[in-house]
Amino acid sequence: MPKRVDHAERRTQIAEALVRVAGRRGLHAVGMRDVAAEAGVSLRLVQYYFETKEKLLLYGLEHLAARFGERVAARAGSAGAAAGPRATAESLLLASLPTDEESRTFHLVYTSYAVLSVTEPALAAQPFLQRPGAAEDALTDLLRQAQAAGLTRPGLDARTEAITLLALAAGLGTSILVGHRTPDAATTVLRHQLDRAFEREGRD
Amino acid sequence: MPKRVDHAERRTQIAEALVRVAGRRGLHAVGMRDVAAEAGVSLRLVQYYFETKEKLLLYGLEHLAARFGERVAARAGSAGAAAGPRATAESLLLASLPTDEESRTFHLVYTSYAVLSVTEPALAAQPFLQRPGAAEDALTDLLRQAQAAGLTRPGLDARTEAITLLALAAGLGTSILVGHRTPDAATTVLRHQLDRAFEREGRD
DNA sequence: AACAACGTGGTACGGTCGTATCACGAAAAT
DNA sequence: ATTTTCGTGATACGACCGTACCACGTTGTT
Repeated sequence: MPKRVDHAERRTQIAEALVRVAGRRGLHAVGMRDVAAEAGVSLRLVQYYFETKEKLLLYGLEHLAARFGERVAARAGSAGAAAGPRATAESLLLASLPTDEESRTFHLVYTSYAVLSVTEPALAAQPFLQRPGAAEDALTDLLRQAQAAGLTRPGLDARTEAITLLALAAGLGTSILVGHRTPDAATTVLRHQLDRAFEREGRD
Repeated sequence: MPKRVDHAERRTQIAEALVRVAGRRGLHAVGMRDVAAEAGVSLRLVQYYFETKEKLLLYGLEHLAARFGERVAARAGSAGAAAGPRATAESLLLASLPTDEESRTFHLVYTSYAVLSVTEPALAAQPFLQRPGAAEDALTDLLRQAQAAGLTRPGLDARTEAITLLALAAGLGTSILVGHRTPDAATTVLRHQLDRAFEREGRD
């Protein structure tokens, strides 16, 4: 058995096990023993690296948010600045929709955390839940660029439109999650709203 | 001690106790003993009227959805058909935002149920979560009426706009709930979207 | 008047959960 | 080479949870 283990790596391994089992059985149903089994380690190990369950949950959320942030940024970046602000905004918003299994898990677990944070002060204090303003700012900037280039509907308020698009994506995401709507239908609705923001005079 | 008690009334009393404590401490933290204490009855009584916890939760959701449906309908109705479709749509959507304590509790508990239903098949089978199509249909009708009266933006697709508005309201509602946004800010955004749907040609 | 069914309280049981304790082997330090 | 620290396992403990069981008074029925 190797000694002098990399703590950060182990914590990540365990946190990802937490996210997996939370995505499968729901965050409310995850116990320390489940996480240990999923990660392939003993219960004692989970206790060793995260002394308490609360700390495990906190770290799990932190890790989840970071991973998803990277994912969305990667997608938005791969569309590239070359493709124009409209394409960038679209891929940013679509990347946040629970279409594949990974983003579905993210949405479910993240929403679970959000709901938990309403009644659990320790979670509410975490910055990942209280400042999703990053996405809002990024999208607002994108819209302002498009506006300066004359690509947007006249009279558009960039910040309001950004808030609208993000809230819409969040609402649609939840709809998909609970099975009210298909990913395709949600995508269509989201594109429709984008079309309206980016339509130039005289079109339509 | 009175015998021959009204079962329906008792069940309602207990279900409302469930909703209250769920709104206060989170649905995940609700136990039978908590519900009993909140309702002012013994644990045995809760077991007597709802044999199992699952049945209690199911009934609680049913009751919650019914009460909120009445609330929204009452608000939309009080705006009256006289005030026009725009005002009716607005009060319908604003009534679903968690502004006061009652709707805040509703949103929190309802969202908790929604999240639970993703991983709990028994809850997902409930019709209150799987068909909120009623609101969508009602709003679509409203928009079609307005469309026929020439009150809406040209080229508007009533169903898509209804879906958009409802998803937007849901997303904004969650934002309010977790403290990202104030009710006022959310109301402004929602009104803005309504303005766009109802704007006539030549204005703007 | 006797009996059956309903409503209610108290309490106990089995299980699970988060956490704590004890023990031990392997690496690092001296 | 010895000692100390680190990583790991197994197991125990106390609390709580949902549920089941038992007993008793009250009300309606015959």
